[in-house]
Amino acid sequence: MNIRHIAKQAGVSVATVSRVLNHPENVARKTRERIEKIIEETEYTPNWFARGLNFNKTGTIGLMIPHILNPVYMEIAKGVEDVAHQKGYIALMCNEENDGKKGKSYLEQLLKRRVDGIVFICSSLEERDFDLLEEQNIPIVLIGEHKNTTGQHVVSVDCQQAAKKAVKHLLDNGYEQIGMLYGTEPKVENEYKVAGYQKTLKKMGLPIRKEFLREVDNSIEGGYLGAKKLVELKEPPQAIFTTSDYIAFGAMDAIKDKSLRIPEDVAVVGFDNIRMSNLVEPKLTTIEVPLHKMGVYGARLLFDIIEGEEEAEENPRTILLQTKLKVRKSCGHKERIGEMF
Amino acid sequence: MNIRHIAKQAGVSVATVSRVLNHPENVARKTRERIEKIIEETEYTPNWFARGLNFNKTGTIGLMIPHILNPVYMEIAKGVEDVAHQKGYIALMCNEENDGKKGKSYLEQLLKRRVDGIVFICSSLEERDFDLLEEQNIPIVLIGEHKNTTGQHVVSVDCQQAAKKAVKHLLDNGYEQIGMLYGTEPKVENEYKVAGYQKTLKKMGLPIRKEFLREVDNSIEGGYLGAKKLVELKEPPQAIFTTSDYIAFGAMDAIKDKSLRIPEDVAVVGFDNIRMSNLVEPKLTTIEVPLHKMGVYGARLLFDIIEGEEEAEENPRTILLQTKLKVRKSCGHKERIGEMF
DNA sequence: CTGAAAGCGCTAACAG
DNA sequence: CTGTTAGCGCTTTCAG
Repeated sequence: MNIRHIAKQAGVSVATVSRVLNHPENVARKTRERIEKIIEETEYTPNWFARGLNFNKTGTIGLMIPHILNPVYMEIAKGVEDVAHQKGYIALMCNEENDGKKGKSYLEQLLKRRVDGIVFICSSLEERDFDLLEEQNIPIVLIGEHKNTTGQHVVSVDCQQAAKKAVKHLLDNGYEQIGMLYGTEPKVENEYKVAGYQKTLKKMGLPIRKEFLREVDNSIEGGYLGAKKLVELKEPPQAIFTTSDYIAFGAMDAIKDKSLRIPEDVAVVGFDNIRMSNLVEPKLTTIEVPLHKMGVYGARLLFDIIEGEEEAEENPRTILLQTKLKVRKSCGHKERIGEMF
Repeated sequence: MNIRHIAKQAGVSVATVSRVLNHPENVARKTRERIEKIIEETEYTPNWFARGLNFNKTGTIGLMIPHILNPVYMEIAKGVEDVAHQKGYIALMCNEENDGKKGKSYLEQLLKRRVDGIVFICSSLEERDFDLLEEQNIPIVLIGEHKNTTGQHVVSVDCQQAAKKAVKHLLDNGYEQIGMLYGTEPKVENEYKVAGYQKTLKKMGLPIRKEFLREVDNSIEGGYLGAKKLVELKEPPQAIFTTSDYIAFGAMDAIKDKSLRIPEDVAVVGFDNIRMSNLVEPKLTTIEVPLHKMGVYGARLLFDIIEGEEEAEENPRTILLQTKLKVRKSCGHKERIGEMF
């Protein structure tokens, strides 16, 4: 079933059918309606490829996700998807799985498929990969903090500042022996979080103990293993700051396994404020990150460029969203206001 | 940059370049290598659309997901994605969001884009939607239990039997007043689970109390609200069976909010065994479902058909995987063996 | 307002 | 082994 069938059936040329499809205003009402009816009846859909061959627009954007089973990334992804779907676009979700090779391979696929643009969520791809995209003149937007983002469109939160807030809160509550578990991924963001942790301690004149700072896999398991090491130290920390709620969940599990109480023996602070963080016990104090919003803003930015807003294209925009400390029980807040949240 | 540029640069015809791309064995080694080098240097990639126009194969499969933020579905999805990526295919993930309209709209997109096949995860689409696909002769595989699956390829677990196992376990532990919260979605599966619950009670000669059976949104919030109603009854149930871990989490939260103890005052059993289910407190007794495996099997089945295994195409296969009762603390197992798991 | 015809970039049958 | 050429299905000039 192709455009010629329709044309023949309507007794017109293919050009006219094509016009009905693309510029209906240029077709006489009567002819148009006749053709539209036939299209309706036969459930004809123009061939996607033939169309793309002419237009070179695909109505598709790429969406690179570090790990598809991590709710943090999926919430951002959903923000992107929401906007894309509303705009009639489809988002091709690519699961990098923290694997450079897989990421690269997906990127190639996206280029091959001529996507109209790409959103990268906390990507581990390197600068020169992005250059490839620049060459092909395909617009991209970065969500999450990255290295060397000059000239790029970015949506993120200030991780270093957020980390400072978290650590400061622990200090304010009387904890001085503060350990930290930071995830291997996303690399750049976690570097900033570590910097925030260290700077805050330094500013208070507290020593930075090397054995208190551990890199772990960004997962529940990673948090479990890391926290286990921390609590088994001769002088274990009184509090643990983590770079993600998942790590915090694992840490809490390890602490409980040691028959220690949270927060009485060890306080825990997470990062992200995913839905589960107030369902664990005790409810987790954490940094609230506007994940969904980041996705929405990122997607909007991308579409601004795709839809040819010169302005957007030329002036790389950086959108910085706010984080908020969400105080719950796990940090042992003095006033014990946990249940309010 | 197109095939003609390459041809000219190499001093051959476009046909030869095309051959290098598609049937390299039919090209003289010397010519081939020369052309390959030029392709390499110029970073030429064949136009995706032109290619599709000839082949009518897209290297893309559709993947319909009821809700992208639900880890249950995402784990299945990951199984599909794993297989697809390994096969060099890309999976177009479509977030139905329990919204028939959105699902329909995505389905149209998939057809327009001429995907080579579609995997439906617990889809809410109706039979006549599938007929549309049959007409277009596009292979599909269903994951999860569906209505009227005659003639379809299906991968699922026996939900009714699993529910029976769960309820029986509660009965074995001395609970007779058992309530149930079942999610609105996925519809068919939950109907089976309800049937399992009712049959088990009936078989034991226990009354089925209408006020003990509540339909709720399949989410943490839904579970919270539903459980609240249950525990506020004059004669509240001693145990609650839920159709998903998410509902169970919400239920546990509601029970705790009432200052009731789990499992002493109310026992809870979930369904799915998602990663978080042994991080809540108490750890959740639940039905283990091989989610990832379901995705993998579903995808394999689809590719068998796509790759033209006549046999697969003709004889609709139904793969039934096993569930397992995962006993933890929340069900108040007599021997208190929770920590073993 | 409509039709004829020239591409879009690629593949494959056919001829050499 | 290689080149010529006719499509694939659609859009869009250019004439009328």
